[in-house]
Amino acid sequence: MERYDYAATEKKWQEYWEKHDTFKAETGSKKPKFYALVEFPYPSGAGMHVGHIKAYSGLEVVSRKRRLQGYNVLFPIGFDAYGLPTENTAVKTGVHPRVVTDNNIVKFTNQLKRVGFSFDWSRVVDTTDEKYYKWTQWIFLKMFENGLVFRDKTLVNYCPSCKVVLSNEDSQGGKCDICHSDIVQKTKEVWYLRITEYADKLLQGLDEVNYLPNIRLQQENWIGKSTGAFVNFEIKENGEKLRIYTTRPDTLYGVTFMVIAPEHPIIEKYRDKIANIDALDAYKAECAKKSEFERTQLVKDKTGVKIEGLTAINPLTGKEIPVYVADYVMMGYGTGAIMAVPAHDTRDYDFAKKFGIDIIEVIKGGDISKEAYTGDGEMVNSDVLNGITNKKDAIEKVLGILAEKGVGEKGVQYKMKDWAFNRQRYWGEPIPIVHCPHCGMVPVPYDQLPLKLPPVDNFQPGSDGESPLAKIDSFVNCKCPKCGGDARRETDTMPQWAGSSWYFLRYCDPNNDNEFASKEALKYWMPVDWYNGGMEHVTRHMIYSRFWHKFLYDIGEVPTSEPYAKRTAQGLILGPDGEKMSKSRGNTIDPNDVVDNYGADVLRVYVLFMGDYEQAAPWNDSSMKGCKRFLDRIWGLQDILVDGDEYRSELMSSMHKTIKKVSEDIEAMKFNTAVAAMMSLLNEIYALGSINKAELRSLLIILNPFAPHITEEMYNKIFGGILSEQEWVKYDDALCVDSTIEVAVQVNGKIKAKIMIPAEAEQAEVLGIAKADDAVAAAIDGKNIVKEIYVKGRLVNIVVK
RNA sequence: GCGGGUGUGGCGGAAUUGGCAGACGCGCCAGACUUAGGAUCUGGUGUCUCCGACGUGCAGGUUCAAGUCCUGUCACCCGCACCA
Repeated sequence: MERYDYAATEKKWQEYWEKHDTFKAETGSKKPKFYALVEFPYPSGAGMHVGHIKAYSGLEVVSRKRRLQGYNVLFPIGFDAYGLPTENTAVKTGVHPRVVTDNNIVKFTNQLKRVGFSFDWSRVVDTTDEKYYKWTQWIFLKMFENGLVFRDKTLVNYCPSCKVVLSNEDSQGGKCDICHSDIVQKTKEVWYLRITEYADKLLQGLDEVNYLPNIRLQQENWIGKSTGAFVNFEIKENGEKLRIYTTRPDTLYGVTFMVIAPEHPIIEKYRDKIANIDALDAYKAECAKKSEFERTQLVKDKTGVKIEGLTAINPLTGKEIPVYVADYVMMGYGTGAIMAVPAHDTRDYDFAKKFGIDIIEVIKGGDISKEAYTGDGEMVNSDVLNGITNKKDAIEKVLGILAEKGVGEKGVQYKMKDWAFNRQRYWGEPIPIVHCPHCGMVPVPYDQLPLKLPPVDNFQPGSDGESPLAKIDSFVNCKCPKCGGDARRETDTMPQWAGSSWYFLRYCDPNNDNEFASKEALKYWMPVDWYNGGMEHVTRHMIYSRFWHKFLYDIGEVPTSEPYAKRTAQGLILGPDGEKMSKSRGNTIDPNDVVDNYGADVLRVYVLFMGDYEQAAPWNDSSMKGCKRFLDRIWGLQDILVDGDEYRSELMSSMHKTIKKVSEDIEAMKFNTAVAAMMSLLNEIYALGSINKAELRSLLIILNPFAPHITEEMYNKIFGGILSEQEWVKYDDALCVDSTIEVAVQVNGKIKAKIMIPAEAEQAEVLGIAKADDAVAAAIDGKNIVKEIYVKGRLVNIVVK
């Protein structure tokens, strides 16, 4: 047998599949549909990463199996091509982002094709294509029309290096997500999408879908729903109502002070009445200097100032209580004011200790002289609540009293904030809005979409964070679509998340110029049956795209309320040193090198074999060579091939067991054990010294999703025809068992012997065989048998005394 | 601090969910073929005081039987983080 020429063979079959549209999805086919989605890549200049290969290989295997099982499979790919790295390259090199993007897309496409992924290449989408972003803008305008878009002047996270406003999501930990510089706070008028309006729907929708439990949990935590109560505290001096939010209204009798955020408007409103306004202003200035990061990092050290001149009244007890300003209360959550119950809240406790405020216990169970007690217990010092031991009952009762007195009511809050939806950058979708001095914000008419990005020479952002578009008069100056008067175009662009919020819809009908996708195509393909991607996208991208999809559902544009029926996530590939791969660490692996030196099939098998698909695992070159050896041995089967139309009895159960194992493991994404099972079978075949045609045919088919090139070649050579057009092989549960099996015999839980028994033997027979064994007989000789256990097909345990 | 996850040979990892711990692969050892081996093939390979015992981060417990269940504890990783 001549050596396997992986380079020539892989090229040959890639060309064949492409030429024959082997993996083309057919909208409207009578076959059952299966829509498998992987996260489309950002086409960076660095090219593909082995992480991409692993991310796509999972559903690649599932898709190839599904096709062999007779499904009409949609397995598309595209490019999420707007974004800062490309623009930064353009700024540095002067090459237009369009050109940079096109080059990178070509590079990525070639790399993906070399790995032999069975994508439907006729459906590629590119978010920066006018024909695509026309519909991104269209959806934005629909949201605008439906009141989900608004502008607001607020403190924003601003990256001084990228000169761009960032969402909370993009500035986690006080560092810019892109360049990792420190974020500063800046007041700016920005665009928002009212995602909070969908908070409940996004939460409830999780019941309709099948996401991995940790994925679901992350989304729930991100949305962060809490239920509690709003309560109005009257201010003694002026009758003003200071409204607070609390999740623990049951502790209302333990309130000894109140705290408001430094930015709370009541300070400005009554600044004349506040005796120590200078001290408050100074404190406020100090807080403004701190970044949000510093503010949240200095958790232990509580600071604040008492307001002299405002006194609150507890609505239940009528007691007067002091009001403080402190930056541990945020304006952005709840009402920006809290009732403080130091006995039962750790933050309030720290503050009260520092400022010498009373601490009143209202729930028994802890030691409030040492620390706050946040657990359950019997209510005390709480008037009508005294004696209640159940938190729920206490809350119910308090809510009743608050309602009766008209000073409070039940309420919910979400951690999720509205989505800051703009960037002062060039390389993004222009926001299709015109600012008219007479008409205000006017949407660009639908028939004028796409609002195209104008050509630019200088991509440098403006000095105060203005978009480069602001410098282009021909773009900025326009007529108001409503009144025809002189107007100015919005110059901000959409954030990178925009294009990826609906790409899965476009795949259904990617070349449609009249709709973002036809109703028929959407009805046929949606929802996505299985979506796999990285954990890092589980909160942002997944929440955003579910939001857009739910909105489109509400206005009747899509047929399903949820976009993704199932979501899984793969683990990272770490560098050979066990650290996260990064250019700076120099521990990256280039998939191109692997394909060059070992072939695409080896790369594919290895990324799936290296460990649990959902777990991170380090790259190991030697281990990968083991996969190369495996495929070489598969090739070598041709040397020991004999005729035969049926599995031989020697391999009967192994064949059925392996087919079953591979079939089931693929569905459970346990690709590593599926490969291991095929390796075991191969070892068995070589030990036997031969394989017949029926056995080889089945083995090639189950290996095909993992290593499509070599299996296609061998199939074609030996059987003629195209493997990708065959049927997935079946197994018979009844034939998965051997007639004679080995079981272990324990005496008092210690293994004493292994015996061969008929698979169907009952306990009495098995025990007879077991006791006839010398080692077992010796171990039980002269002892009393207390108990005898036989676990069918597993083991025997004889308990003696 | 809160939430989630993980701890198993020299390494990556298996273990039908309470039933033979270490499948499969790497590495290593020995042998074969070779002028040669960083190719290929065959065999071996958890540890030790090796006809026996000990072994799944650590300490207990339940059970005929525990990597798996329970209690406590330690370490590491990943999210979120003064969310009222």
